[in-house]
Amino acid sequence: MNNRRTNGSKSAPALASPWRTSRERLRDRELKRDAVIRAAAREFNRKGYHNTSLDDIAAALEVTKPTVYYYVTSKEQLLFECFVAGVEQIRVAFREARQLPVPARGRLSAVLRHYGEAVASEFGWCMVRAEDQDLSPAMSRHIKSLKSEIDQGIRRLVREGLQDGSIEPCDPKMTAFALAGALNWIAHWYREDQSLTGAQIAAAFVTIFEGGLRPRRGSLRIESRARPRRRTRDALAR
Amino acid sequence: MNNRRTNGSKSAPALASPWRTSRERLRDRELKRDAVIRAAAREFNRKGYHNTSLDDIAAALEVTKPTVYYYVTSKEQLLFECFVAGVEQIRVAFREARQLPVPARGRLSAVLRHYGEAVASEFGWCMVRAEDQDLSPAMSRHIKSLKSEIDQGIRRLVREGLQDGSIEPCDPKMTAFALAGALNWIAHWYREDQSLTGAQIAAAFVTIFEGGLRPRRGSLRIESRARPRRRTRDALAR
DNA sequence: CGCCCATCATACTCGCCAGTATAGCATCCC
DNA sequence: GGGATGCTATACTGGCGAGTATGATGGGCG
Repeated sequence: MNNRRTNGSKSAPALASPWRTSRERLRDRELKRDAVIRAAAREFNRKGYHNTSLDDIAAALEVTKPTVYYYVTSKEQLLFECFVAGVEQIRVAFREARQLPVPARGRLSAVLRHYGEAVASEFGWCMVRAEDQDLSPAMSRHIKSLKSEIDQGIRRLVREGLQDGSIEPCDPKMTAFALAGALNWIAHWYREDQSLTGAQIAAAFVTIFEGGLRPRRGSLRIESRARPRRRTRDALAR
Repeated sequence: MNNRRTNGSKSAPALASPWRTSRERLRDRELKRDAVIRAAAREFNRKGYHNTSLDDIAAALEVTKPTVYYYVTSKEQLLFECFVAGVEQIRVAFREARQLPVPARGRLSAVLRHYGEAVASEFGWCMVRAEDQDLSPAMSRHIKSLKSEIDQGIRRLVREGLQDGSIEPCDPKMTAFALAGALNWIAHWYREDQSLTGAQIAAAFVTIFEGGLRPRRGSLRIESRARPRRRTRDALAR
């Protein structure tokens, strides 16, 4: 009867929503469910979990709330799914790194690079910011265990690096916290400043972590003509 | 009518609330106001901003909601005050560091140490997690400018370090993000794991940042598969 | 003593939002 | 064509929590 194809009236939004072109293939539940999750991730990312209503998410999909509930049982589950989607990327990173035929520091750096990319991805915010406090005890436990798994994975790589000599002596726990923290924090500012890709940021971070701030004797130093900062080089230079 | 003094039934909370002994000196508005802010900070820290009602805060002080509103105009302002309290600690750090007669890297490290302590303090969570999205546009702008000020301060120190040669060549912006991120993240896990003081954590982080993961030729290396011993101690020994 | 002001509690309002009841419409299969 | 089933909208409920109206209490001060 009615012409289903007349949806070209509006210019298409950046992200295609399966509903726009709907009516043709109605059997792609999974596709739509994914679209719901992604839309939720984008909204959470923009306004935060608590400031995003399910009506907002539905509106972003040009749909109404019950439709969202048709694919998902609760707002909490929505957050959880986004979290898992993000974490999965990182687990892959660990699996891949395990195969690399390089010292532990190299494997760690590879993980960190993927980690950074994941945090800068669309699920980054949800993964990083999923608060135990916002979730039911059951999900809270689940999320904590997943987070802990990643933390332990990093510590493990650091320990291996200590053993094979590819990493400078340090405390694995603190090191893991420092590394993960720096990367996690990307989720906070990347939204505002997308001048670099996630991969570029991650690469820059890895360089900083590996090299450290203190100049190395071997490194090419630009002995700047800037006025030499006289006196007591060693006071805090250690 | 009701005897307000019969509150000995419960064990006293860790922090004394001025209302407990009230009735004697009633002119210490500021003291009470501070107590409200601190109580808010503790509750936000425990349960998050959105999961904390003003009734909760009032209850923590053994008071009712209107009393809280007597000292503060809104929940938003409460968060803002906590934020400012935290930031102020960091601004002091910058001022103090400016006086130090050492190369820029030393001044930077000094700032970072204070920074870390501030994040681990009771206002740390509020300072770090105050979301622009949760606040009115006016306050959001205010908070952003304060945050930016700190960010610029760190970048500045990094640039100075590049010029006086005390810092390895790097991108100041990325470096500032990495450093601040690692420290900010402390607020996320410190609540759960208080096995170290803020100062210890900050010191450990600074050591990692300065040295980097890649072993230095000069440093004492445990060659190859020899079991590394005592790795934690020297990292924390500062 | 009686007024004023500071301080606080009881008891509301009011809007937002997660979640739901119900029903409409389409398609598929017989 | 007549269910059955998948998908979606309209229109509701119920609760929580920010903020407030009102009024009690009690001390300071003339």
